[in-house]
Amino acid sequence: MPLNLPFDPIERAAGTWRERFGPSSAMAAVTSIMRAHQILLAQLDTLLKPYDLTFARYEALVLLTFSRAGALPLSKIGERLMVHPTSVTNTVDRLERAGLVVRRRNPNDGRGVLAEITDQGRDAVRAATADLMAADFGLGMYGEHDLAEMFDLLRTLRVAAGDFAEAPGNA
Amino acid sequence: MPLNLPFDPIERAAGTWRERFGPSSAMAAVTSIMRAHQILLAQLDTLLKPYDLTFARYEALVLLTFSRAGALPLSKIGERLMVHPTSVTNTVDRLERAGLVVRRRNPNDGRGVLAEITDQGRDAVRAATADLMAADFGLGMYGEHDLAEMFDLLRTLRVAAGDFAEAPGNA
DNA sequence: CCCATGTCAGGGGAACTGACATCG
DNA sequence: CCGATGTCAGTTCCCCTGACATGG
Repeated sequence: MPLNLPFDPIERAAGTWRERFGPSSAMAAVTSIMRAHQILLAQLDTLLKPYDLTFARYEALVLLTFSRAGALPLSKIGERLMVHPTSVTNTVDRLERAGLVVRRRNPNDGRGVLAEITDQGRDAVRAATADLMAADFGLGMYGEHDLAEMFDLLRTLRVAAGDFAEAPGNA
Repeated sequence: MPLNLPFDPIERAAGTWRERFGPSSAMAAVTSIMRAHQILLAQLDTLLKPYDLTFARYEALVLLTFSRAGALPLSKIGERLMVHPTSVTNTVDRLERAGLVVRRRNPNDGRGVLAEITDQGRDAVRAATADLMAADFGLGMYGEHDLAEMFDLLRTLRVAAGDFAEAPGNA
């Protein structure tokens, strides 16, 4: 699985890029993010496969366990996870088929639908979370400081993309 | 397109996570990378759409312009871009259908196939690259220092994943 | 014979567009 | 009537597995 090149392919591309086109730091950073995403997603999905979960479905399930009633309107799920409405429908479809959530009509809004986590869903989250934490989410090679730095750095991008209103980290 | 939440959804999830499960910095970092990937890919693919390119296809095309002969074995392309052989076949299929590359038999290896960039392909790379650089690859909100830091931080992950042998940055 | 190279068939997952019914 | 909520149909894309033909 590891390809073990004798050199860093991104660094090499960046070098050629610099000679050819000019500054390459943005290109190198973007490519690094793409690759990091690929590495992490592969690891996480492998960890989650025994539970018949993908990372996207896991995130939705966690979000439900965080809600007071264990249920949320699909619209809210899409908003929090920042995914398209049709993707939410699909995600909830899969979770429902696996018996981890059920759809209910929203008593407060006739248009809306609630996804409610089942006991089986809570069990799955518990077990999957234990596995993910044991694996440090695939980021065990970093210390606390680096993880915080990564979060802060990427936060700038998310703010610029308009994900949320800049509000000085009240963490 | 921007959803402009009144709070940072990842930060909020991290807070709840901490109360519920414990340390959340790895979870926050991983989620940030996932979101950053999504933001950047959407921006880049939008920029590349006029050229009938995706970022993956653009990367392959750039790699070809970087080679001396403007041609590389498919196996080499897969290795450098770190993608599966069948993905390379698919990528080259699309590029060939668009007239940006052609397949040729490898004179040095009867098994192998070369992808060779066409003049039209070189034109597309030139134009697309100009657009991407004008948009700073979607990372215009960062300075040189931050970009270098992001590259360095993510390099640790790539090394740990076995992408390449650790060799002190000879950049 | 073993291994590398590339292709094909097939499947899964995610994202998006457009259209639509429903209800506030 | 306008807008929000979900769903459905259909498309694209990327990734992977397995099987296979070809050639070193």
